[in-house]
Amino acid sequence: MLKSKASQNAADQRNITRLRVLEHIRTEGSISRIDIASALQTSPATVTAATADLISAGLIKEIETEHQSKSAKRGRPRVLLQLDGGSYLIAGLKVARHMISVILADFEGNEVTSYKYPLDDVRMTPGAFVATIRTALDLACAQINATLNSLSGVSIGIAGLVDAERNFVHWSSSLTERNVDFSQFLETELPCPAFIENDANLVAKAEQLFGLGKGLKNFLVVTIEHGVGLGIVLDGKLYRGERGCGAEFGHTKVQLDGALCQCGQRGCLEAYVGDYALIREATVADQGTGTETVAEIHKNARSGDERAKSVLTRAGQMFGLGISNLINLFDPECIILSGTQMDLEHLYSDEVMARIRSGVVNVDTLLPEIKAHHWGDLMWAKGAAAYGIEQVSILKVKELATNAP
Amino acid sequence: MLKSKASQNAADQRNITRLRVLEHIRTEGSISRIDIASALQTSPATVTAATADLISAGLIKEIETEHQSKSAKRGRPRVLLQLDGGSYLIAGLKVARHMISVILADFEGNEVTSYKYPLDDVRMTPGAFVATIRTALDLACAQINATLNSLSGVSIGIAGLVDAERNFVHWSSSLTERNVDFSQFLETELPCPAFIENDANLVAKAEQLFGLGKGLKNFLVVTIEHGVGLGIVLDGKLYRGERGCGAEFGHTKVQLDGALCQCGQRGCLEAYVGDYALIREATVADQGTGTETVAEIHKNARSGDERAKSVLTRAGQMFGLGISNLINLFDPECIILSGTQMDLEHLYSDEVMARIRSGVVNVDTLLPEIKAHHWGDLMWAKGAAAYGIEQVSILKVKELATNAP
DNA sequence: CATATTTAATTCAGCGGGTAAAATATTTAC
DNA sequence: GTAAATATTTTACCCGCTGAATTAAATATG
Repeated sequence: MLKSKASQNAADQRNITRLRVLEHIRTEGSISRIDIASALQTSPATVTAATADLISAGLIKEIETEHQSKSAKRGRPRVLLQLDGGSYLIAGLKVARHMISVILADFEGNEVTSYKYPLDDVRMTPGAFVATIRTALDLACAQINATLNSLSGVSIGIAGLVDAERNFVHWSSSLTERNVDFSQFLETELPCPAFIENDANLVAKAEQLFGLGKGLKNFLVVTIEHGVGLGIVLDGKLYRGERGCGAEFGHTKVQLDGALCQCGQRGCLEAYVGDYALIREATVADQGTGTETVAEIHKNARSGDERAKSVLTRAGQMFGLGISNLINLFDPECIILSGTQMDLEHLYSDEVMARIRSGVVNVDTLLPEIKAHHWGDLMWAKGAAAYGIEQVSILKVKELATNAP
Repeated sequence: MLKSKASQNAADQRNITRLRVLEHIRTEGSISRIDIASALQTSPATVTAATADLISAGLIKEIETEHQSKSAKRGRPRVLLQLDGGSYLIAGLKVARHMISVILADFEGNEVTSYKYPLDDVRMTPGAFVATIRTALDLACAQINATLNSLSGVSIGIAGLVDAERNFVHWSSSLTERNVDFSQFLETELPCPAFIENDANLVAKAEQLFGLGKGLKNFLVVTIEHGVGLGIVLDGKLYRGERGCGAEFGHTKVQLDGALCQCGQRGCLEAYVGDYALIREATVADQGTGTETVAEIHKNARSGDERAKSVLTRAGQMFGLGISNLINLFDPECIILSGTQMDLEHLYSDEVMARIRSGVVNVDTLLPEIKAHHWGDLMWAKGAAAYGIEQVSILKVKELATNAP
């Protein structure tokens, strides 16, 4: 049922307004209509219309106004609006090498339950991939006596090159095949809309919607884990590059013909900062006596082991160089370093910050804020859930448009 | 005279449509209304309205339709539209260390005349700066028996940190002062609107409007000259960063604690690729026998001088590394290298391209196009003129909105 | 306690940009 | 010359947003 151009454009405009309102409510937590109008520079009448639509879609709800609250003013009290957390259940998945992590989240991004599903094979065929995801979802839903049908959206994060707009995976370390179009697979296997995205972009979405990037227009999210990832948010939108394969911060080169990276190239940042790089170096420093874990390297460094310290110091130097390059190129409002406490420890130090400062041109202007966000191991799955929540919001608003009275 | 919200938004919308039409005509050169409608996914009625406005503003004109041209089809012939080149005269200036270059261009970007005004002082006070610009403009106008009053816009390019939206210069190597607000200065000294921008951004604008970036959404322009500059065009718009000091490609670090750069930091790309870097290296290679020029280095390399060759080779290696990092981060449609024939010679070689390829992740996808654009020495001034043309377009369309019948 | 006052939210008529459809313009085909 | 084809313009209308008027819901006041 193709709509005419006129109603297309008009509906588009209206959806944009509704999404802007929804987004503002999400950012503010709870807010009255009149404040939305003034913040978005729009008229109260428009806000009334938009919020009515959003309420009827179950996306937001009114909460009881606190009478004579703070400033005991008279006049009709403001009715606060906030996300309607309970109305939709969203699943976020992260596919890692030996594990699928699942989070079921409510519409406000709160974790309802989580589940970890161990993986035998690092690489799967597309069919096995989708089937495994389905199984993991079933088990996660079972934990709260729900079924797949309770889900309003599923969002899947994987490492690799993903064209999120088409649910198309150019390449992923979790798949045996290249160039897989998941739009078919997912539609037949899952009873709700599903989305695939690059994992670093998902974390960026989580920071934007619920984390340290709330309300920011231009910021970068650097993820630290096995590798080094980057999510770029410009003008409030994820920047994915022309072919969907940008933001490969971990593989920017910090040394001409430098250390060998997993990707086969030399001098990648990841080859100095990734966990395998640390382990490789530490092993050499130990004269190859055994395979040390990253945790052990940290422990040894703390207890004064000069070789372990040196490994972490160089990682920090290279990391600082890379971050200062990001600032020199993007001049963002803020850079968020996302990872576990341990992964960030040696990368969010005074020495690294000093090196960043010394690598950014024009030191008299204030440096962009650099914040560390210490996540637990569900960081990626939570990111996926955040993306799912946003995508479901967009779908519900679109449905509104077509079902208009 | 403040307009109401309603007319503001509506007028905005309309201006956006008119600018989109104007932009498309500029990109296509000459095009009929029906083709504009189909290209912009809009209705013929809207195009009729928009083009009528643009014609009345003197921005575009109809050109004689060629009867039964190519395909001898019947039906009413298409009327081609194109920019109305003659209607406005725009000045573009580039302030360099010892010279101000001026271009007077028509509205289609064609050079009407050019003029070079030698500078005694590298650094000037803001007052002297504006006065000098005025003098240079006067002399340039005199060449075609025109006056300053003939100009519809003046665009000024300088090296440094510029907040173009406010005509505010945070810092420039051409000024004795920091944090200069030129909006006042220019308004009193010049009889027409004037704009200041960072010089690399201007070249990017020139590529977008009239050069190799025509019609592209996401591309990068790397300028090679004394230093290495970058202009970033994302989603069709210049990306300037949060504080207007992004795109400092020349000062991204390609070597930890590497060669000393003009900016005082170590390891900057520019410290390996800039002309002063080449001269410094070559002088060492010559055992300090004298100051070689870049042209001589090239000549020596061509005639087999291994030391000169080595200087250029390393510059190329570092440049290739930097470019591959840009691709890894931005994944652009295209990278345009802009400079003189000589400056680009050793940087647009097969060796450098091979190094770029070897530094970009995911080699199975096609590399973004890398094009060299060999400009003459008026590159920067032409860039300024391009920016001026765009700004004047925007102003004229805005005037239309307020003068509507 | 009744009423005035204040502020929030909603309703409603109208503006204005964009559209589809109709009308008009201008050509070639026959 | 007339019909057919194609481009452009005109016209009536749709729809989102707005300002103004209205309604709603609280406090202040005497």
